[in-house]
Amino acid sequence: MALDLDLPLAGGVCTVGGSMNEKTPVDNSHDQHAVRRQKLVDLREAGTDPFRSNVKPTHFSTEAKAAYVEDEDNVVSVTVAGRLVTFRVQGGSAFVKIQDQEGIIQLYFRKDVLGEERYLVFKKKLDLGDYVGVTGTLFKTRTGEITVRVEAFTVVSKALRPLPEKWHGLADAEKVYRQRYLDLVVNQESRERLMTRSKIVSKIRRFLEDLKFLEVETPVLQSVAGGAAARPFDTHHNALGVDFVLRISLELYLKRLLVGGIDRVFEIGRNFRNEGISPRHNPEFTMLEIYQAYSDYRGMMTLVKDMLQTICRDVLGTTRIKHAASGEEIEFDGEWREVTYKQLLCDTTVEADWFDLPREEKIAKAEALGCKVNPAWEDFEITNEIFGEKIEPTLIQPTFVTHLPKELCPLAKLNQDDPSVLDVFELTIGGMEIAPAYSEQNDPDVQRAMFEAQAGEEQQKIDHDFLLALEHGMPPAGGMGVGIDRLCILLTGAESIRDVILFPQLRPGS
RNA sequence: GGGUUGAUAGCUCAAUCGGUAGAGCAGUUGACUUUUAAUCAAUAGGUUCAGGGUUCGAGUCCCUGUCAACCCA
Repeated sequence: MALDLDLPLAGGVCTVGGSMNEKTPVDNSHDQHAVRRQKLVDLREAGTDPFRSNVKPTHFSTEAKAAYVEDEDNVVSVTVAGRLVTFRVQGGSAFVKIQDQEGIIQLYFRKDVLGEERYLVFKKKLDLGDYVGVTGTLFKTRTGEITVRVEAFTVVSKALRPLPEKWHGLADAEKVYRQRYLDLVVNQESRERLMTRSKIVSKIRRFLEDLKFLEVETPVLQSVAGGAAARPFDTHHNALGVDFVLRISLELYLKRLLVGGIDRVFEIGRNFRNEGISPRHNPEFTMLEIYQAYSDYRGMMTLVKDMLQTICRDVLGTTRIKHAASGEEIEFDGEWREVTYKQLLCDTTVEADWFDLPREEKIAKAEALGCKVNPAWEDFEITNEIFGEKIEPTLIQPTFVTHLPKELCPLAKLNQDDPSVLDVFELTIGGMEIAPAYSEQNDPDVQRAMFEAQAGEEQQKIDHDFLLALEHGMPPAGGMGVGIDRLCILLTGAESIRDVILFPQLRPGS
């Protein structure tokens, strides 16, 4: 064979049995999985099993860097741990960087500090992606980077598979979603989005708790999926022998709590809707719902404006956000536009009496505006198609669209002056519906009538248990839902809901 | 559900008209004790998503399927 048998390819060459009792050398050096496995074996033979080792870090990377003081007589000693993300060896010394939750810190390894044997273990048996813990002292390099001069190190986990390249990151959308852990390791923006989302949710909780709202959890498994119009997921309880559906909204259970005397209540929970998937829709998504007794839809306006402005200031540090889709700047500060649904429709259709137009003229106008009209639709559905397709996408700045037609929601109170509309608003930002809010219907008889009218043929879908609760008396209240995923799309400048949901729904992969 | 586009080395990407599948990073070996996408030298690495078809010859053309992205419903 031409291949040099003396070539000491540590872990790179292994031998396999030939057909004639011969050993045929095979170069496996390209097989990074095999090479890393061999290094694991070598590490164990050298006396340290990474998977049986641990380390107690004293500092996160950011804390270590903050702990540095410029005083050669009084150096600071730290223990830090993380994943190896860059590896630069130059003979008897090496600079590497490790990444932890908070960031990246540089480590400096020297043969004359660690000794020949340990230095060789470091140099030959560690790979990008391995987790290490090191103890050493802080210093500043010639170029001014705070670095740990490593006095001792432990391998605490071996990455048997190589990570994606750090420079270009992971670009394959499918891998980004299916193997989010890789995305998080190599794509900084992805990591930042996760942290921003976490801070947004945390800030919401604190904001509401400060106003004496109580956080609760209500059932996901329900007999009747109420509170919204959407197809639910079906499931089955074996022991009870009954079918359930997964909730499509939090509303009806939170209102039961109003009946129970919990005046200020909220839930941040997952809803499930058995419908299409798109850059704006994931089958499971997170909703914040808030109910406040003795408030109404106008009270919810103040609440949501204060809440979002607080989030902007405290989480993003600014009230001006660039809208990813349009490039327009969204200003959250100051007063927000308030406009009635009717006004928007009349303006867009240039028909002062749009709602009084004969059906044929409505259809003609809608089609002239570029809407596709289903002949089976009721008039309000034609109108709402224009709103959804032609108006909502243009509402980039925060806008309260108020007084929607009564057909659009059976759970809100009718306006006293104009009983064809509801005391509700839809907060629209960046062309997306972010938060609908109502003056909640608390008259059990009106509520029953509304449910019956809406259910039509499907009377079994009425939640009679909820109506029973209402008959025991629910205080007047304002209620609001805030789509957390959409809010995060907006505030992180993401282009798709998949960018703000860590593990978005995909078809099962092969 | 329909349309469009895409899938090539571990990762990011090339490959002209249908004519030997390449590069950078990562890997392996060597040099190098303050680097910053370190550098230098050498080297290995491919079921071109899967299956069929056309052709002397297919990453490339055609059909079917899988998965994804975007648009529409």
